[in-house]
Amino acid sequence: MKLMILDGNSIVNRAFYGIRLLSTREGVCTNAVYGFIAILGKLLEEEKPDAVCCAFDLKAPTFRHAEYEDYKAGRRPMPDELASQIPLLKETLDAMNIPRYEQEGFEADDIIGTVSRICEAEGWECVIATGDKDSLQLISPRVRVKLVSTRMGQTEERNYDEAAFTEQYGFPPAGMVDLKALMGDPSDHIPGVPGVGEKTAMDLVRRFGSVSRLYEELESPGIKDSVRKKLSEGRDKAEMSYRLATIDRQVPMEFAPADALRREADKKKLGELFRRLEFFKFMDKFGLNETGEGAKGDPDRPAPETAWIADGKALEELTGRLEAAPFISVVCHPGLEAVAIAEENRVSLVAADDLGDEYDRFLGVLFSNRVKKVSHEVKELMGTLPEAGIPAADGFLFDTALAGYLISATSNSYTLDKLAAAYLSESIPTRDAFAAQGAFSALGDREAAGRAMAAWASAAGRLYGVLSGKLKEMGMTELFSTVEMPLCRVLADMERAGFRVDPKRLREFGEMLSSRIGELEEEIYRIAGGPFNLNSPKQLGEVLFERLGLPAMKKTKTGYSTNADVLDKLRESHPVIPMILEYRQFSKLKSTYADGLLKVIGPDGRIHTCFQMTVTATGRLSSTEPNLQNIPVRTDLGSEIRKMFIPAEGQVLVDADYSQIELRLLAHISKDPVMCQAFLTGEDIHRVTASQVFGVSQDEVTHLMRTRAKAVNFGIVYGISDYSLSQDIGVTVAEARHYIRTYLEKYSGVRAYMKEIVERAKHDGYVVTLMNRRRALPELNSKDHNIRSFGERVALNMPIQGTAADIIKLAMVRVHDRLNREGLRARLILQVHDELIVEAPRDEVERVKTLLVEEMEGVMSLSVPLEADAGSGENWYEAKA
DNA sequence: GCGAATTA
DNA sequence: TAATTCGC
Repeated sequence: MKLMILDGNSIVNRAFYGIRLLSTREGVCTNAVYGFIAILGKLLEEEKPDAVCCAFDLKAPTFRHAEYEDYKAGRRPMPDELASQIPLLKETLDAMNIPRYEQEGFEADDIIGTVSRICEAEGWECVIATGDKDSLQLISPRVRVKLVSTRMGQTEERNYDEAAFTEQYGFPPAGMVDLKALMGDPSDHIPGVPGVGEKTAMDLVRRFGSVSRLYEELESPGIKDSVRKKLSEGRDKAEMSYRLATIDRQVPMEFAPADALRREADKKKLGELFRRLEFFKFMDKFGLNETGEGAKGDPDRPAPETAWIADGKALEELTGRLEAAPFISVVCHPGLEAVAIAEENRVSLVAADDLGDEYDRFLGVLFSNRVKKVSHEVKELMGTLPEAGIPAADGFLFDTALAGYLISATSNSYTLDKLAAAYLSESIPTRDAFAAQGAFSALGDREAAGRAMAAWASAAGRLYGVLSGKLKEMGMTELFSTVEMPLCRVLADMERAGFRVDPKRLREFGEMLSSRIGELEEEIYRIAGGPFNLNSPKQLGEVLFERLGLPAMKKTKTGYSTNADVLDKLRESHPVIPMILEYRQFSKLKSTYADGLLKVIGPDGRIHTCFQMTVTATGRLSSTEPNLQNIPVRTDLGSEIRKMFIPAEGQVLVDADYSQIELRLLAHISKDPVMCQAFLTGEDIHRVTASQVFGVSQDEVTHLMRTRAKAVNFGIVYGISDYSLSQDIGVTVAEARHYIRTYLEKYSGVRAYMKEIVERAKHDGYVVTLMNRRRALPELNSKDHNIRSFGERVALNMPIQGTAADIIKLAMVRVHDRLNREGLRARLILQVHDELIVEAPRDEVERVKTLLVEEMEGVMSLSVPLEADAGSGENWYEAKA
C-alpha cells in the first residue's frame, strides 16, 4: 500500500510563484490554488497512491522558536495575494475528501516526518511531495521524496529514493541534518557553523558521516587547521542547528494511513467551488460538468420541460404563445437547422427537418418584431438569418453576451456557458455540444444537440433576469438599450455590406512591393556577408550586433531588440540599416495588406470584416478577419492601400471623422479653462499646448515644439507612462516627466481631474464614461507600484476613450436610422474609432455628408463643440478629407 | 495605452 | 509564445 503526503505550504508556494497571477472576474486571486490542483492531479496520475493527505504549517510559533528566537525571522511575509488563497486551497482539499493535518507548535515537515514514520511502521510505502529539500532527511527504504518545482506553468519533479540521494550527495539521507547543521540554511535562518559553507560541509559529512563523529574526531589530521578552528568555535551553533534542522517524527497526532485512503470527491461542493473560482477546465477534468444534482445552482428549480415540436398543430400553439409572451429566449443551431425556444418553464425544440415549409414561416414570425426575444450574440445571429431569407430580423430585447461585457468589460470571453457559471452558478455544455457540423444530418445525434440547445436557451432566459438586474444596479440600462442593442443591427448590416476593393490594383501593388523586397534582400545579404532569415528578429539581431559588431542598445527577453526605434538610432552607423527599415516597411505592407487583403475578398468583390463588440476594455469596437481599422495612413506608400478601397459602380465614398474628439472630451470632462478656450475659439490645440508647455507665444512655436506637444497630448489621451512618452519623442525620462509636469501646471483643470478621478476610482473600484459605461480597476489596490501606476493611467484615460466610443456608437445608430428613415440608399460600411465611412449613390453624396456631420456633432452637447469633417471621393484615400 | 495580424 | 508594426 502506498500513501502520498503533500507539503501543503511548500507546494502552494511553488504554484504561486510558478504561475502568473490569475483571478476571477470578481478579482479573487486563484493562481496558487489552480497550480496546486494541477500539481496534485499530475502526482496522483503518476503515483496512483492508495491514500493521500496533506500537511500544513500553522501560524503559531513552534518548538524551534522556543529554541532559537531568530528562527525563520528572516522570512519575507507571505504576500496577500497568496495568503488569501490558503483558505480556498483548504476548502478545495476538503471538497476533494483529502484529509489535511496541521498541529500547533509543529511545522508541516514534522507532520510529514511523523506520518512517514507511522507508514513505515505499518508496512506502507510513503511518498512525500514537497518543494523544499528539508524532507530529504526522511528518505528510507520505504520513504521517497518527490521534489516539485514549477517553471512557466510547467510542473517538473525529481524523485529521490535512497540510491538517488546517495548518488547525488555522496552520503546517506540522514546526513542531510548534519549537512544543514554545518552549512546552515539561510531560508530557515538556521545559523550553521560560521565560516563553513556548502563545499566544506559536504566534504565533512561525506568523510565523517555525522556531526557527532566529526566532533569526536576533531583532532584528526584530515581536517585543516582553519576549519578545525571554526568548528571548535562554532560547536554550540552546530549543535543548535542540528536540533533545528532535525524533523520531529513524534508529533502527538492521531494518524493511521488508512484514514487517508482515497475517497471520491464531494462533487457538489467541489463543483460549486470550482465554478466560484472559474476553474472550468478542472470541472471537465473532474467530471463535474454532467448535468447532475451537483451542477445546478438552484436545486429547487425544476428542470424545464423540453419537447420537440413535431407537427403543425404543436407549432401553431407555440407560435401563438410566442407573441403573447413578454419575452422568450432563443438559441439557434449555426446552420439554422433547428432553434431552441425557452419560455418561462418549458423549452421547445424546433427542427427544419420535422416541419418542412412551415419551419420557414415559423422563423419569419419568430424573428419578427412581434416576438420579443432574448438571445446570445445577437449581431452574429442577425448575420446568419439573411441566409435563411430573413434579412431584417427584429424584436431583440436582450443580448446576454453584450450584457456580460457591459457588466465586466475586462473578461476574456462571454460564452453562454461561462456566463451561466458566473452568474447562475450553473454548469451547461459549451457551444461545441450543438454547433458541431452535422448534428441534424442523418448520422448526427440530434437528441444530444437538442439537449445542449435547450440548456442554452433556458440559461439565456434566466441570465436575462440576473444580468438585466445587474445592468440596472450599475446604471447601464440606457447605454445597453439605446446604444449597444441597436448597434447589433447596424454592425450586422455593415458586415454584410462589406467594402469593395480593387483586386487588380492590389495585386499590382503587391508585385511592385515584391520586386523591391527582392532587391533589398539581395543587397542586404551581400552587405551582411551571407543570407539569413531577415524576418527573424533573432537572426537579424545576431547579424547586426555580432557579425557586424553594431552597438546593441536594447534587449528583449530573448535577445537583442531590433525594432524600428533601435534601428533608427543606428541609421548612420551602417548602410545596411536603412535598407532593413525599408525592407520591414515593404514586407509589412505586402504580407498584411497586399496579400492579406487579397485573401479575404469575397465572391462579391468586397471585404467583409467582423466587428467585435465585446473585446476592448474601453468600449471601442475591434475589427477582425481582416482588421480594417489599421489600414495604413501615415506614410505615402502605406496610404496607397487606401486607394484600393473603392465604392460600388455608380457610388461614391463619404468619409466623416471627429476632430480631436478625445482632447475635446478631456476639455469637457476636466472643465479646464485653457483647454476649453482653445476649442471654443477653434485654435490649433497642439500649438496651444506647445505654447503652454514651452512658455512661448503661439507664433513662436517651432515645428519640433508642436510635434512634442502633440506627443504629450497623445500620451495623455492614451494614458501612456512617462517612460513611453520619452521613448516616443526621443528624450530622457526626466525630460518627459518635466513635460508632463509643465503640462499639468498649465492645464491645471486636467491635473485636478486626474487627482479626482483616481481618488474616485480608488473609492469605487471602477471608472465610468459619460454614458456610464464601466471599467473595473482592481489594479489601483495593487502593492506593485507599476501595476498601480497603470491603474491610475487607465482611470484617467478610460472615461475619455470610452466616452468617445459611446459617442461614435450612438452616432452610428442614429446615422443608420436616418439613412433608412429618409429612404436613402447610402449605407454605413466602416467605422474606425473616430471615423465613419458611407457608400452613397452619387446623387446622395451631399445629403449624406450633411447628415453625417449633423448626427455626429449632435450626439451630445458638451461644454466645447464636437466637430466632425466630411469628405468624399472615388476611393478611401480621396474621401478622407 | 489597446487590439489585430504576421512571422519565426 | 514573442517580437514587430499597423491604426486610433
